[in-house]
Amino acid sequence: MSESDDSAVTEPSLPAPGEDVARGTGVALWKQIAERIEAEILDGRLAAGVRLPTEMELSERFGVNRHTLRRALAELAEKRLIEATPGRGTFVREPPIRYPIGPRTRFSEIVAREGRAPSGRLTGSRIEPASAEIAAALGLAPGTEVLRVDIVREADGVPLNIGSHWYEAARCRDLDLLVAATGSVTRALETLGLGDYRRLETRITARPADEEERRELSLPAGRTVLVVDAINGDAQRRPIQYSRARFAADRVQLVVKN
Amino acid sequence: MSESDDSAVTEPSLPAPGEDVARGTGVALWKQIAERIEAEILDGRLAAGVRLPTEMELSERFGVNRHTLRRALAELAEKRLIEATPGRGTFVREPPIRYPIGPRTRFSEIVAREGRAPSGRLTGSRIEPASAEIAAALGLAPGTEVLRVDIVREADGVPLNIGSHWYEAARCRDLDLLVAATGSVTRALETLGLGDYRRLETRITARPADEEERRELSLPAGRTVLVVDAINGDAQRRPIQYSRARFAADRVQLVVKN
DNA sequence: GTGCATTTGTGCGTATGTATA
DNA sequence: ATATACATACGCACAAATGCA
Repeated sequence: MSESDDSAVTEPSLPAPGEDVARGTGVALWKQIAERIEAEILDGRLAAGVRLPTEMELSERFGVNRHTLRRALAELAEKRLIEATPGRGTFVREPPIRYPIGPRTRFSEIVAREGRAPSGRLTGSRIEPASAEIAAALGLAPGTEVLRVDIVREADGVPLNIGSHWYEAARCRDLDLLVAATGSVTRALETLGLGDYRRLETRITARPADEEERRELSLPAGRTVLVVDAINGDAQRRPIQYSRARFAADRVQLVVKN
Repeated sequence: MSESDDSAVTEPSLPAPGEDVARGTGVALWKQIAERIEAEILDGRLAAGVRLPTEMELSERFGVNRHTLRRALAELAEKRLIEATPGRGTFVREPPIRYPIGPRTRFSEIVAREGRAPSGRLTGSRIEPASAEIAAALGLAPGTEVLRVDIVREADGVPLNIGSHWYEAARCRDLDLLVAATGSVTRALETLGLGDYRRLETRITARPADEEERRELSLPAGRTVLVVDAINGDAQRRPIQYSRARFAADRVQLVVKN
């Protein structure tokens, strides 16, 4: 949610007052309005984060009843182009970051390529016994000691995902310290000579965000997280890392090229 | 939700009455209980769909307070192994279907390979003008006529996803009738000589299910859908179909092999 | 529909052990 | 050694959702 406050709409574009909409054309008024606003959002005349004029003001400018205007806004909200909050107003949504899933999936590279500034902060790390799931993925005996590293990763300061990474403890001495120092799992692994890992398999599910996830990702209640589990391996495709990233679902779009 | 009714727990296994839990061992009681039930679920002694005994009964059998037992159940619910509904009881969850995303992604093949019976029913079809998004994906001018086909697809009778498919209308005469007749988009396309389509790109997002989706997928309120948009092309990688599938998120796990 | 029993969900109060400052 | 905080465990009570007569 970019806080654009007042700076938002200096030149609101949209309809000049009195510039009405075409009646009796067989196209519903709400649809004409929705298409008109959608066009302005898509070609950037209405930038992401901008606050739209109030429903009252818009309905007057388009010369329709507020109900009619709300039908148009509902259409745009359905398409995830705008987002309304009672008491605050209606805002143009940030477009989701396209996040490619491929053999070389690197958070910072992906975010940078989208023109955003990647960052990350360590939220915890510890040694724990491998769960059945993680042991199976890494080809270890269940209960083997694994190092777990948790980080929150952000783009332009807004949290994008919570990442948990599990490594066979024996292979990764002091990885956690390196991650803390560099803020990047990628760089820390490079230092340990494991920089050339590649994505072997990705598993994707989704569910409502729990309380911790809402807090870490600053999500309002009812939002959903994309749970992306990944097995990463070395050059010989031997698994060396299992990771679980929980993305704020409305801030990303996972892309698979085939 | 498989309706297992009474046939469920003939031999409930779990703890025999009086068989208590180890106190004062440094391992929390709830953790011992959770691990014990998890083991029974994982090795199949507690089958998917089975209803667990009530919390009162379980707490008595384990010899702990109901709160303590509930802490154990919460752990298992967090791991998505069980699911509780007020008034109904607590059930062992069906494991999600692994749904591979690849160049040859076919619903019926995938479901059949998971040992389930695939089926589908047409819910609507019509000609409509291409939206900006669909036109861009198919390489058409916006507003070009496209054929839209909507189907609900199920595995063993439980709905898995709602699929909408858009085809350039000119290339697909009477495709809708064929889909209605065969119940399979794949087969209908084969009849038209377009059976060899392949997945070019897949885009994945997630959000709470809306009312229509909850109805079509028989989901309770608050559940989430995985929205999987795909561009499918012919042998020359020319786009011929755009599709949007909305999956019941807790019934599938999308898998990407790299 | 109405009422009732069953079952899960939630809140409050209390006590105890354990780790930390 | 003392104080504080936290997780664990128990007891009682009631709310909310479901299913059934």
